[in-house]
Amino acid sequence: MRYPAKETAARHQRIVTEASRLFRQRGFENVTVGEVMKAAGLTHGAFYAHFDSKDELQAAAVAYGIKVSHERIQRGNSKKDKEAYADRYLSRWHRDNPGDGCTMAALAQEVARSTPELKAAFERGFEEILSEKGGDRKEAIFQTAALLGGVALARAVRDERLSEEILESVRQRVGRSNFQLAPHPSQFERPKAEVRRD
Amino acid sequence: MRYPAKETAARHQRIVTEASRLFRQRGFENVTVGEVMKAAGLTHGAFYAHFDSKDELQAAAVAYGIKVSHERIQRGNSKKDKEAYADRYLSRWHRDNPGDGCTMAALAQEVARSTPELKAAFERGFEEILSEKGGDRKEAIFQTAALLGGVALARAVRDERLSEEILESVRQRVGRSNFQLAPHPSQFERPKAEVRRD
DNA sequence: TGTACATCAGTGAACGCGCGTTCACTGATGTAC
DNA sequence: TGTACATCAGTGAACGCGCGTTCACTGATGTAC
Repeated sequence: MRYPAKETAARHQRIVTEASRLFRQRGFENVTVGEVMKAAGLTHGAFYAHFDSKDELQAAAVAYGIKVSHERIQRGNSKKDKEAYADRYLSRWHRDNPGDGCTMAALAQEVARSTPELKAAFERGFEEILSEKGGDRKEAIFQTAALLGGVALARAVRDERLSEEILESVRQRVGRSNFQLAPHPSQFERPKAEVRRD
Repeated sequence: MRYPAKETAARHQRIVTEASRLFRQRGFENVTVGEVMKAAGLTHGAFYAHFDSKDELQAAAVAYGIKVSHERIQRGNSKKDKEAYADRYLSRWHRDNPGDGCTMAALAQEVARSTPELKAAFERGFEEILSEKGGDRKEAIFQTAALLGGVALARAVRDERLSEEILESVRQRVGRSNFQLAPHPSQFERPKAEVRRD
């Protein structure tokens, strides 16, 4: 049957939103088109009324995800307060919730191996964040790299103590003008982690 | 037929070596068991005489790869010269040759989504590098995160100029005691990149 | 305003391909006697 | 030292499953008249 244009657009956005979340959680390769559609409340066959291919969905999910995930981490935080941003980014909560976390921290390496189109989408999102951060551009790039690397490392390691040591080590050098040690309370902790740690 | 134990051990090592290289280049999911065996000069059926599963090969490849790839970047470099190490790590050559580059810069995010066994292998390799680096442990962790993040970002972006700007931005702040700007010649450039850029 | 009809986002079965894994078989090596 | 035989890393065909994608079909919406 034919559906109202408004509802269709809403569903299209839901597909992108859910894909973006699932891809961050499990990577492009480990999420099927069927799973994305189910998460969006549809059956897999309808997918091709919205996208030409899974590749195209990946690009849409990355373009959308980078911007939105950055805003979610930023939310409620003063734009100028880089220190607090780094503390949030390097929190245990962020480490354990990639689905709600930074897209670059979850998918940069997979994007690196993918198509030029996907890299272009990644790049646009990255540039947008840079211009939003303002200030010294090279400093912002460096900070992004250090934060991304810190969270990726903290997630890739099995031992909880080492994982926290990684977060702590990066926290101490980023967002504090690079010469000052830190007390950082990390008030940015929420319950119910989506990732099981052992 | 039965083969001499020595040759068998050599072939086993070749499987791990080739797997390690291929996984860095294209990720775990995009490399088939058959491709690995072909690269090692064998047919796919023999794989299960060496490993129980692809998962097991991944762990072996990561354990071997982290140590060896770090040594390759370090090679010919004074162990104390962190500045030169950072310059090498953040070179265009390293960005364009993941197969011969750092395992963590290529696979950390995929490991993060994988099994506890794989994380444990990653962790052992990481700890080994840390103890080899010596000096301030937290500083070494921070440096690893920043370098890894820098290369991952530089690879995930399409525009060559932006990619170099990323490498440059991280180079300026890492390995130089964090307060000094840098001329850095980056003498570590070699011909023939394995990755096509457009 | 009412009626006929084209549209097109849905559904769910089916297709085809690739991949991890299994299996029957081979035959040089290494060991038992 | 020679002979019989167990071993086991190889080969290559085959299996089974999952996934991206296609397709015939549906029926409420929106448009033409």
